[in-house]
Amino acid sequence: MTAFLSTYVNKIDRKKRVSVPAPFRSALSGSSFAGLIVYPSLRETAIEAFSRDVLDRLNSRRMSRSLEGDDFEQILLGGGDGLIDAVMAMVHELPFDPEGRIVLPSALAAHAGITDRAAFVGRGNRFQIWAPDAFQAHQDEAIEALRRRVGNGDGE
Amino acid sequence: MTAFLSTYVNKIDRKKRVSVPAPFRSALSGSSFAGLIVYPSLRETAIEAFSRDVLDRLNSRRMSRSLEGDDFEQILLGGGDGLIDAVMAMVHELPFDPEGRIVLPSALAAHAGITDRAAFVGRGNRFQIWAPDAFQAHQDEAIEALRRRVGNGDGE
DNA sequence: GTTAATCCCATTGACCCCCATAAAAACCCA
DNA sequence: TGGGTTTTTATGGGGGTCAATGGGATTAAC
Repeated sequence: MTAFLSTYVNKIDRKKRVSVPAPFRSALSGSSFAGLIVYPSLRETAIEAFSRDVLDRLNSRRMSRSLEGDDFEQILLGGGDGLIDAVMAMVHELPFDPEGRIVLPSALAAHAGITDRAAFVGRGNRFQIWAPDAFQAHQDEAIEALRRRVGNGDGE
Repeated sequence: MTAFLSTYVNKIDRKKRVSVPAPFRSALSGSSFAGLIVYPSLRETAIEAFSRDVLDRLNSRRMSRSLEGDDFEQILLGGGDGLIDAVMAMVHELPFDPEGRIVLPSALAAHAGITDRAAFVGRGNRFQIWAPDAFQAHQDEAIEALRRRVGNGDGE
């Protein structure tokens, strides 16, 4: 299973386009849709990103949970699952252009404080997009927290 | 599997017309009817919307269920499936004009509190139409509930 | 004949395709 | 292994296309 690893910082041009790092693109290449799914992180000043296939799995999970294996319940009665409904509404589908770039919706860029550069941060099964300086601060803090835990030897 | 994703806010002109977002139109394009099916949400101040094909499947499913249980009296007496009957009665069929716009029946617009702008809200297998500010409030609430459920809500 | 619905056309601005370039990475072969 | 060559990647920009919107004109309803 290919994974999203490491951090890449790319430039945003005057048309608001930014290249998705090639390793991330190839990790996404198996998907049914040439692009990525994003939404604003609920806990951090960042954008969450993953493949279209992951979103489809989320949708089918809802369907299988419904009584007769289809989705009429939701259609007739309205949102049976607040989580999935909320995610579907705030998600954006960002297609690649022929050069592998995307355009960040301005609302998402604002949420993450992104202006001229974007940091693509691998998180294994998904990745995030940060304003580079905000990510640096966040990462420093995370490393410091790790040091404290490791340093006093309390294990886990 | 095409899905309804994201939220789009479009303007309602003085003839009460509003454009259905192009991604939603193309998700509906496989249908036998160039337009959409709507009815007032039973739980929320919103309009529920989906394709004509979904409605047809709903009808045929009810039919086969009746035949399996060989209870023709359900059909004859018109009872047995109050939910579907109720939906069939309050559904509207809204055709696209050549530019992909629809006209919202005034009763539905009133139910959702829609006046000059309409938010088209993707819900995966269907979508909804809201008054933008009402949707914003509803979504903020849903996200707050998600924060409490997913994480500890410490924010950073 | 008046009102309402719908079609047709126009406009603007955003989006997306295509091409170009420079730098970096990968490759290749002596 | 090292130097030259090829390929890929990141970036910039021109221009065509399509989506969203507005308004006039034609048809339909009563």
